Amino acid sequence: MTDIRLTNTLTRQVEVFEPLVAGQVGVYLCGPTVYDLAHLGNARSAVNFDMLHRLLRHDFGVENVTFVRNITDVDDKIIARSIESGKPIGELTAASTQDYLDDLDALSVLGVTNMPRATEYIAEMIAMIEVLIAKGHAYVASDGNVLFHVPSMPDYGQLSRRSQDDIIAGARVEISASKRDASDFVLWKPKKDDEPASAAFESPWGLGRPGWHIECSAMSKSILGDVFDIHAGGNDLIFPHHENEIAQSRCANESAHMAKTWLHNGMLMVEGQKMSKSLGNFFTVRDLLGQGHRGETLRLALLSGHYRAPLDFTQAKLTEAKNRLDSWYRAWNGATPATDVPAAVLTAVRDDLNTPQAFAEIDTLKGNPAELAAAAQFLGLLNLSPEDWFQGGGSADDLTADAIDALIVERADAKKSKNFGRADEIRDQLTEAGVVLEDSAGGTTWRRG
RNA sequence: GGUACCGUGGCGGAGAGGCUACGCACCGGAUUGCAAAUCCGUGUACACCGGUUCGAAUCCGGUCGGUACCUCCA
Repeated sequence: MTDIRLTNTLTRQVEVFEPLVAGQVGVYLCGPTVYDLAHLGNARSAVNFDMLHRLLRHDFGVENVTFVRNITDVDDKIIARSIESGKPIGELTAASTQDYLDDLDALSVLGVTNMPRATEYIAEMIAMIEVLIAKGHAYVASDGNVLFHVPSMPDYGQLSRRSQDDIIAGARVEISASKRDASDFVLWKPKKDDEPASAAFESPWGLGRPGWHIECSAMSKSILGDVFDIHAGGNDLIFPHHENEIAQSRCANESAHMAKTWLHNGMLMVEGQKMSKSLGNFFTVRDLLGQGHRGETLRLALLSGHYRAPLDFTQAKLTEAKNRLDSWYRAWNGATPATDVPAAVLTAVRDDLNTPQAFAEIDTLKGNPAELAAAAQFLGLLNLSPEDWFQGGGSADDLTADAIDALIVERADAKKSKNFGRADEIRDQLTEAGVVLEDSAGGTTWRRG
């Protein structure tokens, strides 16, 4: 079997992947903060690493892969949104989580083995913070914050390759009188008077809530152990989030690593700029689905570039993705998929998740429907029947299938009596309604354009 | 300023010292009452300047340009 090769951010090298425990793989993927609908950038990360998930399941067996994707359900933005909308925090996070899962479902992202919520692991976070304090890596500041003391870790900054001087030279470091060092970051913050009680938890340091980074350190330790195989997320998380996770986990666990391999996907761009919640230039997955784009079309578009490279999201890309899927559905035509995934496609995906290469391989399989289907379904595509793909998905004001069939019958009669004028009228009427007719020896079929 | 990533045909996008993907679009042809779909044919591209080499888009050095990160972010 071909080796799986992955670009490890920690070493900046493509490495052959070997699990810490032979035959068993543990992956932790940073999931969303749930206060709003997921944007396409969130979806990109989920879809990119869903390919990793699928590959690992294929190569190691479903029962040997633990794939964790967390939910951050305690956070400043959640509190702010809750106050702003008048919705209780629990209600807001539960609804947002469900929206997120529904979106991923539309994008054919596999369910994960564990979906820990931060609020369920407060005790583990507190325990870890206590260990960090005991070991001299953290302290309670005069303002009540518990802070990680960055200079206590001599090799801090390995993942992002930053020296502490670089970090301090950065323009946005929050200088606080209570910090011993400007680069120290929060492990636990005290509840403020105007914050709701539902976002506060008892701790040895009084009512408060965890800092963002400690969540992932505590949850990954609980589920995957002190050191695990792969930690993944967007490349905007390299610093400070992942760097700080590493600091906390390694100092608390006294381990040489947190995760052996670190994977980071590139940002989704819109008109040359990063799509992000803070810039407000984002589409939600819901927006695009609502415009009539299929989940599979979005998935193919998101996988059409290499996961590490920036992906410029455009209308043209969506059209291309849709056309490519049309051609695959047509070539497949519902044949029973082959048992094995074609080797060339597997090889491509094993090579640092090279999905564009995998798509190119699928394009060469159009003469072999069984293999084409096996390959595409391995990539999470071609999940519908060809009939549903071509004829489904109409909206309420579109012509119904029955109405279309009736017009096809009328057109067939017109053609039989050589009344081509009427036949063309019907074709034009259907074209207008977004329906394309295809005549063949076996009769007329139709699809929604 | 620091840390990374990137620059490939009209567009998207792999590849990675000699065999020059793949898709979309365009154009021509076959086919069709007209279409659609399909099939056939048409494109020799790697930012720029040097260097290494028998040979460089690929390696090395430099230049220019782009993007991200530098404590909200996937």
